[in-house]
Amino acid sequence: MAIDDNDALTKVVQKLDRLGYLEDSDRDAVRALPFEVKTAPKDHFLIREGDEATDCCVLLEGYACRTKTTSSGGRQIVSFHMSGDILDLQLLLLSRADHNIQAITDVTFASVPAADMRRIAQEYPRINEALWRDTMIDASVFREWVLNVGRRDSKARVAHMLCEFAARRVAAGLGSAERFELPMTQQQIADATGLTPVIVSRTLYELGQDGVILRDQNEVEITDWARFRDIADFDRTYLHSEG
Amino acid sequence: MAIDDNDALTKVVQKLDRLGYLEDSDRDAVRALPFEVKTAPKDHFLIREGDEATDCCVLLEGYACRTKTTSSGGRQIVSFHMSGDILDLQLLLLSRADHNIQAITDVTFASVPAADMRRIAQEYPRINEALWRDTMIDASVFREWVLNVGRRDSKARVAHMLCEFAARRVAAGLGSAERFELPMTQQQIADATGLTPVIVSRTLYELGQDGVILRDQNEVEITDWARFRDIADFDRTYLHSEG
DNA sequence: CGTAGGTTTGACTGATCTCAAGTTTGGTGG
DNA sequence: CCACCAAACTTGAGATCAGTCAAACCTACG
Repeated sequence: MAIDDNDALTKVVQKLDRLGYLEDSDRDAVRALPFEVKTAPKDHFLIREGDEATDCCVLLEGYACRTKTTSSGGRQIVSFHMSGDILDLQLLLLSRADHNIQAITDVTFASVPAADMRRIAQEYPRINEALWRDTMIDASVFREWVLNVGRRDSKARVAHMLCEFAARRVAAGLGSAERFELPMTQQQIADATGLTPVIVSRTLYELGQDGVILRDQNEVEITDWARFRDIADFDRTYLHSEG
Repeated sequence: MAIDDNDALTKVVQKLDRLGYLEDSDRDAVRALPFEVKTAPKDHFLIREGDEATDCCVLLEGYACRTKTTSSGGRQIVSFHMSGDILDLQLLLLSRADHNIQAITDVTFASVPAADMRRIAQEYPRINEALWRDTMIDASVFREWVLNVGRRDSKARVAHMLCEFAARRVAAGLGSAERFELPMTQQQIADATGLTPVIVSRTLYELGQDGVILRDQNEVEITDWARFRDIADFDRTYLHSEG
């Protein structure tokens, strides 16, 4: 499915519509934004720690993640991103990136000059509010991740990550929560949960044994959501989204 | 040291001045905000998960933290807060609190009606930008905490928490980075680092043995910052602050 | 059909947790 | 000012979850 230029800003409008109440004048302003549609291959760094912002990227197709590393080489994924997500909003107001943004599949994204993004945030109060709210939801998700890696055991941690991924896919209109393809490797799941790939493999096996998920290649089917949610200790309130 | 009404909004103005460029008209608008100065004892909940916002609190004296809990009773502190910090900005745009805010010492705070806070954020673009930037910095700190709890060992974790605390105290103009009183218990340090109090006690002892800190009651002296920073893997970039 | 990346499995190690008993500290009331 | 109490901190010993290392096994793709 190729993305044409018309689709691109429509995705952004849809995202902002989910984040807050917009009038037609706001939507028109978004549609009038200058932008380019670009692609990048799997594993490509869209932004590196220390970069200055020149463009603001909106993910259109594929999946990406934010990563940070310790000086001793430990790698931590701090969030996953999917179609519709605005990837570097924080660069509008902070001078330098404090983390990397990396594609985990081949990706397509719209690149809007940061200056134009800043301008519509200043000129359109409802867009300002929607974008600010997006920043706040991001922060809420990070708080939940601190709890997840800080206080849950390996099974709950992995299950929680999967629940969030499923719930956000649905909220973004990308499909059902019951069955989906996992775009990330077990190494990446390990990096997101603060575990090792060996434990992730064993944990996924156990979740299968528990009868709450079925796996087939990268496809995952949640066969018992109620029980899966219990194991994951997942409460979607922190996502602050409908759907 | 008692806080009078004049001091209260001055603290807020100073905080916003650190967050972005303000004109006198902006400062006047802040000083004209209606507010009440309130106090709460140690351990008091200022906001509970699920609460709706009616007021926006700015911490004037004392220390507070944000906490989340797992359904099995695990408790995680996701941030510490000190004088000048705006405690529940996210409630301006999100309908319900997704975490608790709790005093860790006796606290004094200014309580501003959320509606008025929302109003000046709408009417004064520079204040809007400063507050939005504050939200972004919050998010950056949470990302660093995910890394801290997910990928550092106990010694680096505890040391990193202390480094951040020291650096933020200095940035907030509360004293030196070399010597300060720790307002939190070892149980609270454990809750912030995803460890247990027993390990925190042993880790602090080890940091003493390493010759990088000296402890006397709750007083901590960093005797070798360079080495302490190395152990902690601390790089203050993520705080996005001067000082 | 060969290779590389990803996943699974096994055996062993070790950091952190748990439980439990002491010790110190700080606040309170006599 | 001192005695007492509760909370916080320290210390020890044993248990456990997750980490490490290494080999084998898939599977996708050139």
